[in-house]
Amino acid sequence: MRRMTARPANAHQAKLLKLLRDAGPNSRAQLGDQVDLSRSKLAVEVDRLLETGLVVADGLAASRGGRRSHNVRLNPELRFLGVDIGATSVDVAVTNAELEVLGHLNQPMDVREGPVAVFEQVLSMAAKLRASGLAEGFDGAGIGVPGPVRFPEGVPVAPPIMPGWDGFPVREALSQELGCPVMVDNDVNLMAMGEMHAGVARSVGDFLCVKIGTGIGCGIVVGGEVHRGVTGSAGDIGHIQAVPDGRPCACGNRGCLEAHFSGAALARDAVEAAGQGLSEELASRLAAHGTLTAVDVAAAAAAGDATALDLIREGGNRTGQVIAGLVSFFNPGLVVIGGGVTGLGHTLLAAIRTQVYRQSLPLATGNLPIVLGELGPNAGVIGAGRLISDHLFSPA
Amino acid sequence: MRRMTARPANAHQAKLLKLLRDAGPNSRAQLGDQVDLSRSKLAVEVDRLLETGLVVADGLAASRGGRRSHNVRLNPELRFLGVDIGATSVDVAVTNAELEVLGHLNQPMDVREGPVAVFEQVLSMAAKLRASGLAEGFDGAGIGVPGPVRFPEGVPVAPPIMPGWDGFPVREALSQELGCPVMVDNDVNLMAMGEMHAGVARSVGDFLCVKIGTGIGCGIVVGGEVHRGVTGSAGDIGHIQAVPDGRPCACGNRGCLEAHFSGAALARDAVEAAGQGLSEELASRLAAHGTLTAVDVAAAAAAGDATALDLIREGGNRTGQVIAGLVSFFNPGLVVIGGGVTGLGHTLLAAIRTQVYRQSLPLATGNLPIVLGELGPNAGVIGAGRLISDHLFSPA
DNA sequence: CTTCTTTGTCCTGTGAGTGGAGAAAGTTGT
DNA sequence: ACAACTTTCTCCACTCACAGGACAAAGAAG
Repeated sequence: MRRMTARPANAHQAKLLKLLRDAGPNSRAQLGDQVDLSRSKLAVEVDRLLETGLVVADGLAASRGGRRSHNVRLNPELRFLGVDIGATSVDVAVTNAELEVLGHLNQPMDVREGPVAVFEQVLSMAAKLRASGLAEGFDGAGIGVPGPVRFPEGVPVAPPIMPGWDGFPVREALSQELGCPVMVDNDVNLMAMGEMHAGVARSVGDFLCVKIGTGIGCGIVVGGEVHRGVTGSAGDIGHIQAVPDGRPCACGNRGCLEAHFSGAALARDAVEAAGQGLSEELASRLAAHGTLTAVDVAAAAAAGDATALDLIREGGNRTGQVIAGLVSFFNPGLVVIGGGVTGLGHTLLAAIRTQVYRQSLPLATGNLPIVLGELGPNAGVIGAGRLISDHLFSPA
Repeated sequence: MRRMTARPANAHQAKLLKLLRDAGPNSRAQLGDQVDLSRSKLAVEVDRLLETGLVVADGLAASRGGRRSHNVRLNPELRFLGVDIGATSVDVAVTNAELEVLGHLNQPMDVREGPVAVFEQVLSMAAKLRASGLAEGFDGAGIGVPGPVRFPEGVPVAPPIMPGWDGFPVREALSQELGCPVMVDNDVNLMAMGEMHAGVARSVGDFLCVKIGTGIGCGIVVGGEVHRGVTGSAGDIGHIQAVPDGRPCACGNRGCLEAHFSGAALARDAVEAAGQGLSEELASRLAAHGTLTAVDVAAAAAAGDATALDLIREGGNRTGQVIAGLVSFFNPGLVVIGGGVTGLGHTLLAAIRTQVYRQSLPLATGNLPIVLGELGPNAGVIGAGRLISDHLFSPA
């Protein structure tokens, strides 16, 4: 099959495409209600989109008391590839143009192996998805990496946890390999876009999305747009000081949030607690696996282990303190907590909420939901699809 | 004189008006270079603006190698009133449409006296400026208040330091008194807009503007627009925890930044230090005035008093720590320090810089200027003019 | 005084977009 | 079964924004 290459010719078409992406199949009449165009003009633009192949007819809708409408929808054969590179694993998924996940693979991987090795794995996963019949090719790809990105060029810059990637032309390389347009962003930003598109942050314009995984980051959405900062490092809250003269951090400072709470820190603490004989639960798990991860702590906590619960609570308190500061500063309409540690669930959430509601001003917290992300591992790849579709569905 | 009431009829006219405001008198040819319109269309729109009276002819410009151009400029008789209400004083100024300050008054005042008393004073100051011949009336007014504002309505909400103002319809009341359109905003946001318009932040899209006066606040500018947050309390950084289990704060928590460093806290510390005999300089000033303010500390520091310098340095360190967190989070292109304590000058600035450059990631600080505001007391009133002119120079 | 440059005006053609008429395709009531 | 009303979609004529070129005005340079 030949891949689609057309792009919207003007702002109207771009708006229509995004509408069809976000709201699914629609009739011309329904579209007209949402784009502020006369019916005639709208019909012309829809017809042109049909000509390009980006949009196809989708049969008749049920009557609403009169003539039945002819639905149109985004071409169901369009395929986007979403790639979410984490510190210790990769997610690769295929979506259609409405960003529904058609297939999803996850594999462990160490990002420190460098871009060449990682790309080899990503491409083989993508090939596997293609081979399973989900896609014959890709019309675009979005990719998230766990570090700052110079967004316009799609190049990681000075990423602390993935040194080999500094300056590697991710966008260009992947675009060449896949033969389609590619956009690159920070993984946390993609999670925020995912939750905005299809998760808890639907219809929220200004929100924060805190991702607690191997590290800690925060996606910042202002007026529906991701704020990336002047050097692409906005949201890098892992190295905000949470504990004066606290633990030494890999960054060279002391007391960074990430040194006190993150997937990595939590695992370290758990091993230590097990070694000190504070928790039989953790000790037995350590003996069984030879090591501990955040998943073990979550399981121990679920089993009622007091030490595990304490570790989670203390981490949540630290994180909550930092988030409280961000809430005072940014005054968001929603705070989403996501990432690998969401398995820690409501113990974590309760600790964070307590700190934020206690420390931030009532005006900022009065009507502020603090919730877990609802997309789990899909958030990143859906966000990736959103990223590339935002790009492709803009006038060339 | 009859006041102007016209508004731009379309986006082109709005853009032209803002261009003339920001760049001063201009010829049609120069305008054409900046607005991406054909010469004919541009001439039409300029002519229409001339008809409204918002814009007037301004003679011939020098030749640039050919026919001399006919300059146009904003009507020089337009007058904006800028009002900056602080905790302990009011600034009232008159500007022309190019936001040049034509006259400026400052008077001590206690905002806690409530809106009625304060407005009486503001109106008498405005009357004085009118009486001195600077204006025959006002075409618009901007007003800043030291607390959160529900921006669309122009109403303060839950302002901690000005309880009597909660819900008072500032915009409506002032508009009725002055007989012209009024816009209301937080004073810190106005300072940010002022520095953006005519100060150190010219041509910077994303920056933070930290105002340290009686309290501490932070203006947040994203893509040239002020970010106010969902409830208008964005930038309220005075109650971010700077010292765990630190001093009690009026807000009920402990260790808030504002409790440890602000005009008020600094004065308190200075009195205490003088009482403990730590500084002869401060003690003699205390004896002379009966009280101390940030100005006294600044003077003592300038005279080399070690205690005063220590107070400033410690406050700067606290502030710098908080700003470091905000820099990591927001990744701005510039940080402006302003407000009453800028008199503390480079001692303060050095302390802040040290903390930020040490604690934030190199990628975020690598090319980050941290500078004092350059407009001083004019920042707020110029920002107020910018606010109302942005409003009036938008299509109705 | 000629030639070149810049500025500003006039005029016409083009294409985007609106709004209404009317056809097509339904539903509901009698 | 037929009339009356709704909703959807198409077609067409008209308006208006805008571009782009021709041209006039005004000055500089030789």
